[in-house]
Amino acid sequence: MNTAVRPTFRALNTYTKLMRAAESVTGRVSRFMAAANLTISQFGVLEALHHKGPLCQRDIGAKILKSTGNITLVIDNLEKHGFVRRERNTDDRRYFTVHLTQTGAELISRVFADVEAAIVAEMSLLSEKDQELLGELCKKLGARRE
Amino acid sequence: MNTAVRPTFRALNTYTKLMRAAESVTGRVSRFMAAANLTISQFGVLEALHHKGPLCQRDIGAKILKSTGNITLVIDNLEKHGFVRRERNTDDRRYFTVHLTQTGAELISRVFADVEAAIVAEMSLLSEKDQELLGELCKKLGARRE
DNA sequence: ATCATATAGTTTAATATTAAACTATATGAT
DNA sequence: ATCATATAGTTTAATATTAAACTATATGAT
Repeated sequence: MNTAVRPTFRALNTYTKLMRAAESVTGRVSRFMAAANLTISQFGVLEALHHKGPLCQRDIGAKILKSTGNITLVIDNLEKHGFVRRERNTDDRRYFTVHLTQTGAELISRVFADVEAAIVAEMSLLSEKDQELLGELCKKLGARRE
Repeated sequence: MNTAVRPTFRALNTYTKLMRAAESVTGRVSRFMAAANLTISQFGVLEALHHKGPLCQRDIGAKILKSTGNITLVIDNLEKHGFVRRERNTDDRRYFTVHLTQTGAELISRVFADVEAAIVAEMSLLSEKDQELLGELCKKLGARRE
């Protein structure tokens, strides 16, 4: 009886801890983004451009896993602040290519370094071996398809 | 040199996988909430009331880790749909006690069962031992204070 | 009673987030 | 050229989310 109940309890327990960990870490890391007046999604867009170079909105959305409507809004606001600019793609006029401005490039370069350091600090709570282990376990969960 | 770089790479890698796992699992689990026309936060409120009984808004907010302003909105909408009702606390008029209605209690009872089953299915990607392990690792990350 | 301080919950302003409907653009078949 | 289909990005509607300012209530000191 108790054995029959336990798998559910274990799963719920693990799930709750996973959710709490993700939110907790995100909360602390995102403070460095907020210090630069960037939201999590704004940072995500800038980071994608920083690492991958100019991208169309569809690809940005795919990279940071957000809907088309949301991408439009986030990029609108980034454009409003002068961090990115849109250029109509000449080969296919349905596309915009989003570029970092000089201002945006300098900002993300600096903020990314802060965020990176914060992530390293967060993960330092675990040994290197445990970090690898956590990564592997999460990889299994994150890769599920339907 | 490569050894000096690796700790950062590892931490970023683990962080990314943790975030992806959390979002991925949440995305699939929340579909059962959405099937009942409940948002994640609405479900969270109803679940808290379901398990803990009537609570004041402050305590609900603490349980699901949301701001006071947000709690007001989420509960407003739940009240609008007839799932909860607020009652002014007679001992201290600053407080509302939030109660599940009959409709709300029946709904959360059903939806919670679906969500629970979904979580078990998600976690079943890992062995029982790995579920325990993941839980322990996440617990360490989630417990950090500043 | 008055004042200082604290707290529950609301309001405000800015931004985020989704699904669905929509507009503009592209491609292929006829 | 016309029509069918697909796709990038926008708009719409509903809801979420936060911090900060605010209102109402409570408590303790004077």
